[in-house]
Amino acid sequence: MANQDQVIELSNLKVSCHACTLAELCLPRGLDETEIERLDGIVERHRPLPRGEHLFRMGDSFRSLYAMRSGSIKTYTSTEDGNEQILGFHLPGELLGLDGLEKESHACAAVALESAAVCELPFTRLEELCRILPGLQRQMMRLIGKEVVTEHAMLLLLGKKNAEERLASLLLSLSARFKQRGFSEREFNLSMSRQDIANYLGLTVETVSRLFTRFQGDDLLSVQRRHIRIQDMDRLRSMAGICAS
Amino acid sequence: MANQDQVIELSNLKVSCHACTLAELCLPRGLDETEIERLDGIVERHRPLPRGEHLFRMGDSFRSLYAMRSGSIKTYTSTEDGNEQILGFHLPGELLGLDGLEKESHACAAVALESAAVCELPFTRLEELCRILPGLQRQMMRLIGKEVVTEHAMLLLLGKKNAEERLASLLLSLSARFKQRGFSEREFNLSMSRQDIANYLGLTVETVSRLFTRFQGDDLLSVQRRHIRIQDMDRLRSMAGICAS
DNA sequence: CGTACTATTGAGCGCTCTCAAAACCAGTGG
DNA sequence: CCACTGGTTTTGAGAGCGCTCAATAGTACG
Repeated sequence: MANQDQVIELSNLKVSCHACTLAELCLPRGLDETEIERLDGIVERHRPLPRGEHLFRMGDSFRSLYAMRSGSIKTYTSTEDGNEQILGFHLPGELLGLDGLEKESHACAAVALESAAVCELPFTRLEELCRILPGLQRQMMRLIGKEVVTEHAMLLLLGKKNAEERLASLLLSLSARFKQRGFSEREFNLSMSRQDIANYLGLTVETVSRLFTRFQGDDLLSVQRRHIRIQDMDRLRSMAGICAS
Repeated sequence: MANQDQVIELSNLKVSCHACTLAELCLPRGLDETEIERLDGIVERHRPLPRGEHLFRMGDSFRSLYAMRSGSIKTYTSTEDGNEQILGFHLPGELLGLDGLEKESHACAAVALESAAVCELPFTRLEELCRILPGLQRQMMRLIGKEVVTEHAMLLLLGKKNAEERLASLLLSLSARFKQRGFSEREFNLSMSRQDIANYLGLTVETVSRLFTRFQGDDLLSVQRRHIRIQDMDRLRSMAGICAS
């Protein structure tokens, strides 16, 4: 197991850094420190992924799950006729790659919206560890459940909400996720283009752009290109139908 | 463990019946017979769920996953303002209840569209078993991945497809799932109302009804209330954008 | 300073929704 | 058997939200 030794050695160099992300991923009702260290032991290091580079593409063989450490990544599928649908925007502390579990290959693609660092969790090793650490097994299940619930919220958004409610919901979702990681919930930069936002929300660029303009005119937001400042959180919430997710 | 004894005893009475469903759920690249028997041992029996009765509701505490044995069940969420979104229609051989994994409670509700039988898999027992049987653990992951991929296809449908493509996709999805279970892929009965179909597809009843009429006029289908016969599978596929799922 | 890309703004159209009514069906009781 | 009732499905007419097409404006970068 020369390979394993190398990995552990490498991970020791950066153990605090990994452990920090893994703790964020695992601690809410999850693992104790020794368990996190065990998990950290199987993490494979990655040089940061530059903006525009793929973490994996549709059809790539599935090897690992990924835990976001910094930056942001979008996932998307496409049909034969070139139609693309963005499936999610992923921020630090979130899990990536569950789409690869069914077949041996990924069913969607993941690309960095800005320089992004991820922890790679080789799946075979992760499975073994889950058998030894019930706490980790439970936490994995929790994260899977979270993914399912998030996507259910997205189905509700796409199935029932109008354009205004969709954009408000996205902004609140981002806001809540930034807040959870210790950043401002009222002021942040979007890492995705208007085109990405529109695609994700099932709208067109023009509609999204008009909405930003209108929201600004209604003193809900102040928008400067990709910099957002939420001026009236309550009103935004009531517009979104509260179900921000 | 009087409870456990009782369960095993009961399961022995019906072991072939359980094992049949579980095999359907587990065999594709999955478990051998002895492993399925172990799994069958933890299944709790259920009297069939009559049409309109709930298997679980939003907020119910999470205890188990469920494997469909017969009939059909729909899952749905609702917002405070009474807006409902159907999340899925579930047929025999499919898994149910992953939404409960995150919190201790269910994030959506499940109700029978017609009399439905399910295997209840108490989650704590299932987790224990996954630790002992790597094949089962792997198969659980595969089923979870399948759920994720299915929902991604649904996001694509709601985000990018027009009404015609949506209905065609649903019919092809049902057709494929019936076929997989040994039923006709060209002729079947819908267990859900037009209202349910519309809700699921993010449309209105009127639009769905008009589409059925049009499809029939174009000799794609013959429709008599809830009885469907697909007349031109190829043309239906090309309408759906092929991505049926 | 020019080029390429992203974002904004405007005008008009069309798909799907809304509202309304009629047709159809299943079940119940006279 | 028929009438009655409640529900579902179909059909029609009109309106509106978001899309399409097109042009302008702003920004990053060489």
